[in-house]
Amino acid sequence: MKVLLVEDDADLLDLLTYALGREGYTVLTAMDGQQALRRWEDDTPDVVLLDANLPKIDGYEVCRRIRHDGATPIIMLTARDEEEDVLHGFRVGADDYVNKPFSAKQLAARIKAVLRRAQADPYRQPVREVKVGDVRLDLQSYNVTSGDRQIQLTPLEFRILYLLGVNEGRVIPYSRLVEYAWGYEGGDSSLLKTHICHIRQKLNLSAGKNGGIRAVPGVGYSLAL
Amino acid sequence: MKVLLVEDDADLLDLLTYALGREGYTVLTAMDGQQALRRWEDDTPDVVLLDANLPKIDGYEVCRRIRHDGATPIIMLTARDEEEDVLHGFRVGADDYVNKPFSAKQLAARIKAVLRRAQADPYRQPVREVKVGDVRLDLQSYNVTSGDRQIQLTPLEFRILYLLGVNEGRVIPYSRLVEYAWGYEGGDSSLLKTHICHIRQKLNLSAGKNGGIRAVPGVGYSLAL
DNA sequence: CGCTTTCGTTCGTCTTGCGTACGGCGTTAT
DNA sequence: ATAACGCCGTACGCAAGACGAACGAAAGCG
Repeated sequence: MKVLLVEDDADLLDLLTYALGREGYTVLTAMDGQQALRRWEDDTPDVVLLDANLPKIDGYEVCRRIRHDGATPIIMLTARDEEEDVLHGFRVGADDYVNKPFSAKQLAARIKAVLRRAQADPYRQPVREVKVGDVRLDLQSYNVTSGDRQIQLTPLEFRILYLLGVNEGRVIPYSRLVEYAWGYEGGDSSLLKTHICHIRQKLNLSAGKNGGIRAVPGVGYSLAL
Repeated sequence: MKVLLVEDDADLLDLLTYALGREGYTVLTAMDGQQALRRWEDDTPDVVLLDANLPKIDGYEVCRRIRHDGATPIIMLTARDEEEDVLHGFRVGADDYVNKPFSAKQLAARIKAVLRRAQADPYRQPVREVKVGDVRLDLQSYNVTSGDRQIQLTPLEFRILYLLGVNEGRVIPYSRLVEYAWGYEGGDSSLLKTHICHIRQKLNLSAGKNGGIRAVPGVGYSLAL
């Protein structure tokens, strides 16, 4: 299995190359967007790990171009300071994202998951909307509908609901929700519950009856419908 | 296979014409931007090789206009291999770039790669006009009409509205709008909102009622009618 | 049964960010 | 030369969202 790793930080590049090598992957590397595109074209990797901000051509643009020309699974590596959305990554066609800092083990798990999904669905296309029960999140237009009702969510609420939605039925730890919605600074689980409350109100998603947003004490939240 | 070669250096033009002829291509030539656009329109080449700095209309502008009106693959020939040039090229829609000096063999390889990609991608097709609701953007004449009313937009406003129009309903991030409208340098999201304001005024596109230009806080704008 | 913990909800304040207007600068055309 | 136009950049008003604390409710535990 060939992995194309694109990362401009030489230290991190070395570290990951080593770690992924130990996991049994053949690791190809690139340190900027141009190189990345060329290696992608020449070497046809099975999956691409893509740092978000790169010199010359940034990660999102690289992602867009790879998506334009092919369907290779892409995992974006997003830095802390750019809260400039993970959603953006999904919108340009990324298959998954990992927030820095991450462990090599986490990364390997994501790679495996993405490859499995790609395998299972060879004619797949990037996520454009998320449907859970009669709730629909449209990532293109940022519209949210519940049945036929149009709901107005704030960006923060949208991100929270999105993460719960794509992981329907699974419990998402507070830490991960906070990390995702706020992108590293700011955010706190006491704020989280406030916003969860708002989402429940707007979408009638109080837990219990036939699903909704369920709180798992001491752990996190999960969405089921 | 017809190749349109645009190059103001007569020696290089001759050399490449000869070399590409040997590779089996029919070579059309132009020595400045105006000629290039005319020949492109008249002779519908399969691929365009475009020198970056040309007299009258420079290569990037030519590229942008061809991109507006069609999807012919474009390879930029850049003299200085400064990153801005390459980046600028991609931003205005070039498919590939080759740094001078280059060998005819390299060039031929790139042409082949670009053509293959273009072939594989059925979604590429020329766009001659954009209609959103009763707003019509004519890319040939740069005319804009709202219903039967003729609207006068500045080039900058036109580009912004165009990008929103072809992505009707989708939210376009500030970064992408700025990138596209200004090309690369200059531009800034505070300027963007000024021009968005102008467009809204000229076309009565304040958001809310039945569409219009909607702001998605912290993300970008979307146009819907 | 009462205590503690954790989640749910409300509310007022503050900050962020969008909308719009206006003045100035550079360029082009007449 | 000068007028017109496109563009820049700032400032200010305003609305929406985020914050954070405070209080109420529910569930776990001794």
